[in-house]
Amino acid sequence: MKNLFSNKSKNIVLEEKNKEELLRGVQEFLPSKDFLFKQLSESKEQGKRLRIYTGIDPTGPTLHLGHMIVLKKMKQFQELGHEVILLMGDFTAMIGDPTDKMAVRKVLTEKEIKNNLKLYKKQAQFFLNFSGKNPAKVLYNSSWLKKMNLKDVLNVTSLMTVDQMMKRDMFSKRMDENKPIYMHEFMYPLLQGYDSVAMNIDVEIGGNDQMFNMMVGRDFQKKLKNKEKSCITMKLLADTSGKKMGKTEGNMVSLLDSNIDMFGKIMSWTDDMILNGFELCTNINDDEFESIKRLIQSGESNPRDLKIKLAYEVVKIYHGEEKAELARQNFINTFSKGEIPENIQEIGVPAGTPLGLILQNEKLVASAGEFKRLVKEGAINTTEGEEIQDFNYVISKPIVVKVGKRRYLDIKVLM
RNA sequence: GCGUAGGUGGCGGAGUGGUCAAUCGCAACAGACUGUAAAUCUGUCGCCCAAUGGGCUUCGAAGGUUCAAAUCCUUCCCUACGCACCA
Repeated sequence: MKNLFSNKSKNIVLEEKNKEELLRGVQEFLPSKDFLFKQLSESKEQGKRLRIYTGIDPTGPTLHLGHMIVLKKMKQFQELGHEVILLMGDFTAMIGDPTDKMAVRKVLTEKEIKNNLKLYKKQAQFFLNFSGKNPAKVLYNSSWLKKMNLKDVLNVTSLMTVDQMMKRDMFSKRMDENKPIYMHEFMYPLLQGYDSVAMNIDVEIGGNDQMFNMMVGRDFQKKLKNKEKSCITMKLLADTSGKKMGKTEGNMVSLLDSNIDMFGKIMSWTDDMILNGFELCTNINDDEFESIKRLIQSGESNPRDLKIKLAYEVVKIYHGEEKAELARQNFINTFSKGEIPENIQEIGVPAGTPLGLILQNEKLVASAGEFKRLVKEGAINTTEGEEIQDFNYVISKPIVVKVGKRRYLDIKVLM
């Protein structure tokens, strides 16, 4: 490991302005903000880059806005001339991080993991530069974790006590609820901690939910390398009730979402996430941020308009201004003015096909019962403004049906 | 191995022989309203039937008792906790 990288650099930057930028979106600096600044200024004086990393477990094919918050912070360090490493947790993904999981996580196969990894670098490129003078590196933690033998493993486990492990919220909660905790789940924080040692890390960045795991790495660095590691935890995207946004919440924006989807998902965030969203997910500058903050706090502005701006700013990062503008127009037309969205699903059917059957086949409704319920509720309309009131409505002419507010189907009649 | 408490719909969690397709909360969906797909209010929320009713399939699995079972019995599987065992 040791000679893999050269850490000498004459291009390390550190201005007061940079320090301010580094504070944005951060939940906590460990051990402290001042310690990080000390690391940074020493690094500049000595012309020796800091080694900074964040880890991503390839558990799904896409990265989401939560990852993106961390990657944005990484980008700042890259721009300051430091060495940034994107660590693919291909090995740890096979165990599953118990963080926030009330149940044991499904263990992924190597094949699934490889598949997920493929897409990650592409998505990370929205922020990190993988070429040029100071390219970001991609490492895989399997490259050292795989090689550990039992003795190495025992050495690692001897660095921590069961009590320390049990302090962890998720574990104690699981105990309280009489849910099982498996031994391998205990290993996860240890292995993540060992990653810091294997790469000889100076700074680790992660979401605030990663605090525990990151602290283990800090502890290990101190014990094994006698080195102080900084941890930076980023604020999580959450509403004021503290509910973290995630896949289960259904509104987690994936970086691979289309401009339309991304825009729509952001619009469905609750109002109290707006400020959070601007701070964490957009590239607007501090002045603009402050003025938005004032607007929200004074209550003078219409949250819808602010949310539209937020959605626009976010989509712009991934799809460019033009597509962001298109998404905005689409949203306004569809939802504010009630027009039909572009690109709706089309299907051709023979004349005389019952509408209920078509909607069921196309998965716009879950069952015949649901179809009837929706008809009763007046939720099924044609775009001509005609309300479907008959369960047995059959297709006789081409129509565009609207189920509820968001589901559309363009039905053509086959001759 | 012994003992105790459990395994219920997407999740949490009631129910312990008929009034149970199963209280309630969350999530989801629809309607109203609005500022949007926010918030709020109302309704829906196993599958099927032209239906203020009827049929079918569900309560870890398989059998059984009963006119009747998520509820009782038997066996099995799974989880937690306690005890024992420690080769």
